[in-house]
Amino acid sequence: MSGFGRGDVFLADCPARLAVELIADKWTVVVLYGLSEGPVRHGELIELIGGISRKMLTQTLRRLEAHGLIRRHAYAEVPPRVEYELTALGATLIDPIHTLTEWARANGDAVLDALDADPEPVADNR
Amino acid sequence: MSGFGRGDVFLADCPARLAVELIADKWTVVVLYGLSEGPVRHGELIELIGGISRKMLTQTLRRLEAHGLIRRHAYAEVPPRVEYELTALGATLIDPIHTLTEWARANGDAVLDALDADPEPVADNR
DNA sequence: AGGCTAGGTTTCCGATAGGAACCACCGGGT
DNA sequence: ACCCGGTGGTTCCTATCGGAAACCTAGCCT
Repeated sequence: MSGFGRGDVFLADCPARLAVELIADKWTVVVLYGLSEGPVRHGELIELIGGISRKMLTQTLRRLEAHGLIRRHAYAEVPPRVEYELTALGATLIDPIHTLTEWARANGDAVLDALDADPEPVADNR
Repeated sequence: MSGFGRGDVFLADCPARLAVELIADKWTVVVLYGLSEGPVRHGELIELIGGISRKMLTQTLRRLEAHGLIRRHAYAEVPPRVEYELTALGATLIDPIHTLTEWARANGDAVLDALDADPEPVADNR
């Protein structure tokens, strides 16, 4: 087999793999994308990101915060206001995330086409 | 709020979002990475990717195949041999995936450091 | 009193993930 | 004739996850 110069990512418990598992997640990608242009409020994210529930948003944000990718600012106002923004570390993700989302925008239709083109007719004895 | 020129990705049911959900997944990323240098056998992937089970590998491969990102070659030999390789569409993902995995390799340690640095001491009334 | 706002949390339950164990195939050894 | 081994895949079963909706806090407003 060809040579992946020293795996990482392939090794179950190395930091690189952990990092992949942290961001390679449906909601994580979209949330980071949403934060990529500056601080955004919790409520703004909710209405920006179609289909996400408050629970999942909070959960995702907490996880990213714990891993040092975003920062949380809670203003002691009333009604409360909470803003999230990328940390310096999190900002280094903007590029990878944008590469990904742009691929998705460019190839989303192709992927969909493949889906309803394939549906393997019959005699499927794999 | 600032302008994400025409969202996509944010819209719950557009092709772009579907594409993100397809690849923004723990195993999917690693599997695609594993295939990024040429055809690989099922068994090779199993031993290459630490921690994946046969079931999850098969499942992931099937999903990618259905969406036109990889192709499956089953040779009618005995013992059976099955190879997977990227399609042309799948090959367009090599770049995004590599950007991601390289970020992971470069920042995996920083992410881990943040994790055991943060553990917010006490009085945590959010 | 009751309502409103904004961010979270809790509860309940169906859907999914994931590991262990099993199956099919067939040539080769004994 | 019998069992074994090497491959790829599939069941079975449980633990965890995800989503909807209700509830919570705290102040200000009518």
